[in-house]
Amino acid sequence: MTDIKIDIDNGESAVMPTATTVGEALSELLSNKQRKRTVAVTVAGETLDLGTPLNTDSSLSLIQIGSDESLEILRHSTAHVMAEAVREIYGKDVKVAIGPSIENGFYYDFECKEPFKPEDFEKIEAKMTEIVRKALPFTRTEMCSDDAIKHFDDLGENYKVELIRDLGEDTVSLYQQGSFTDLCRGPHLPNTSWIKAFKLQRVAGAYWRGDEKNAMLQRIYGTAFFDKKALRKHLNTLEEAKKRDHRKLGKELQLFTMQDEIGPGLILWQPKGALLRKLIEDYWKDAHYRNDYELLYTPHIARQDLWKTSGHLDFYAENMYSGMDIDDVRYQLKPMNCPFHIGIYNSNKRSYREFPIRWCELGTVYRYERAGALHGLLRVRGFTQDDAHIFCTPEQLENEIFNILDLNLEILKTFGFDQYDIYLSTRPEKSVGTDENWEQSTEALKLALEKKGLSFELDPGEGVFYGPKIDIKIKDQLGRSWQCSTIQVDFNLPERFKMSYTGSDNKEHQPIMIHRALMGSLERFIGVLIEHYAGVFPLWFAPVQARIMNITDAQAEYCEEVYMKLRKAGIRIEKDLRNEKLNYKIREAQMEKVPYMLIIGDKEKDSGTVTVRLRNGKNIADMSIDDFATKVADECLEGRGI
RNA sequence: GCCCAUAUAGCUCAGAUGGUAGAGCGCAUCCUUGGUAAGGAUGAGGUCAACGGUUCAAUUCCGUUUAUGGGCUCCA
Repeated sequence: MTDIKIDIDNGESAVMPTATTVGEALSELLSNKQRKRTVAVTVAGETLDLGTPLNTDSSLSLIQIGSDESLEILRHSTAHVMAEAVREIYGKDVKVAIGPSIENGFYYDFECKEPFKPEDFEKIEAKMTEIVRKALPFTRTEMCSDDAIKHFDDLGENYKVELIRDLGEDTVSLYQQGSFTDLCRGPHLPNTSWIKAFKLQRVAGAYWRGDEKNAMLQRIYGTAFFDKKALRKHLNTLEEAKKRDHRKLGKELQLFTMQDEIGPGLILWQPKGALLRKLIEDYWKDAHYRNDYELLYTPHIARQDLWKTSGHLDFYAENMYSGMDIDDVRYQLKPMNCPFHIGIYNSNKRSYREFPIRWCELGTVYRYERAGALHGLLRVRGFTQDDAHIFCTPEQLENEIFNILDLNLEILKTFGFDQYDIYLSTRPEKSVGTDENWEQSTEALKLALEKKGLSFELDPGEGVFYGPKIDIKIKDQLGRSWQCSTIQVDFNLPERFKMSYTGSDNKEHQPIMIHRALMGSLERFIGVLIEHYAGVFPLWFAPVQARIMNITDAQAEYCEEVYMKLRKAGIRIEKDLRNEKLNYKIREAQMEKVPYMLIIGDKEKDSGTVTVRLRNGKNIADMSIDDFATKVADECLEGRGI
């Protein structure tokens, strides 16, 4: 038997016999403490569990508790334990389908006669705890596919059989712990006792392999951690997220509402929400003016012929509402603004000297969304995109993308988002446009991202059929991701609408068209903003900036005076002159998250000042009314990044 | 669209083996004039989501519809 050399990424190395397992090697090379933290290793890019024998010289990278990979392995193993528990409890009444780890947890899909109820969780969790306590090892075996198919077929596990058939491999790997064996690539924990903290969270229907033509399975979601504290922290974050839910806060703060009589997915903006939206729109228009855009307004409906020309009736019909007849001509609601902007483009003959043309519009569109997809402000049927279209020459493309990214990040930063994930999506299988077009534009997007110093992930084949795109997912204060910004190059519409410009060579050329939305839609963006700030909006776009409250009726007149003065100064001010105690008024304003409370008693009345109370409970000593107005105005400018 | 759950006062929620309902907050009126997170009293608010069925009787049981929530799928 020959020996092999094993080294690990902390510098230790040893020569050991062939077929030494990873775990044995680690026992040799690591301190007890380190070993107990090591969940698995990577060797030459492959993740191996501790039971894997090593047959050649190997360099091991440790996957230790605390890393994302370690959590993935833990959760995957916990999914297996849950499947074992479910099988133990329900026996042949359930079939197992598939159970991976996902962001923040894991799930396992089951086919069963009776859907699971949250009450069943206790039973399953108790069984899981039993399995964990037994410290059952996860053991891996390789089996030829035919044998594996027979094995699962005998058990009646037709989903596993289908998976193995589709894999089309000669051999597959199986993992067993206790009474449960699963088709699985691994890796897994050494044994079940490594699972220190887990919780089953909810049950939901899910199609087998995500295809709605397939059977509906029962999916149980759960999560797991290496210690109870981390689990508790995670559950707290979920609680916090619940408190920040924009649907809840939207109701409490009276920002928006939806009603059965009006229809699902249609938003009614209440006065405070409408004001919030107006402030955001004003900022947006201003930022676009500063960045050399021009503002457009376009109608909400157009002749059906327009949507034939644009191709929307061919490839977007299922998202469009049925038409209406006006004077015997068919019209349809717009699902997009682009054809209208193109109409304006085509209203004149264009020269390269006008380029780049940057046109923006807060364009309200209507799209059919499946009933089950609707969600608060985040997914609605009528919404306003912060849309813009840029028309330019191929040479200008990279610079225009750079400018868009610049404006995009500026706007996101102004609203308190400075963490994001960026994706560059390339040509899909079904697409229009020449190879040259695709290559040049994809390259331009890439160069612009690099020039801006932004790291991004490539999303191969995920572009839209008409061109490559950049998507930006912003991260909120709880670390959750939201897709808002999108920047897309379009080779399709310029062709369909026969757009052209006269170049310096006095010949006609087709312009490059860029679609982009930075906030995505005002509805979604405001929904995300509500959750990001938990309703505690920065002064510059808080719908109410200050509320005046008197201590007794004796100051009512002076309060009215202050109120009018500040209102005229442009401060978004309210007054609370009710016959209530100060405590009561403060509590109410605090719960409504009003940034400044102006408290007025005899003292202030006599000196012609106001006492300012902040949302954090602190006071600013008396200040004059003018000083307060200046302070608010200054803070707003600062907030808007001007 | 599909699976599961839910729908009671403006809001948050109780409620009865089937006999037309209650609390707190909010709202109105009155007392109270109180300096930094809820002073007190009285009162007005409900076709118990809609429609149909079973029943002497349905808010309660059954069915359908609508909406909402958790997911699948899709997306700004």
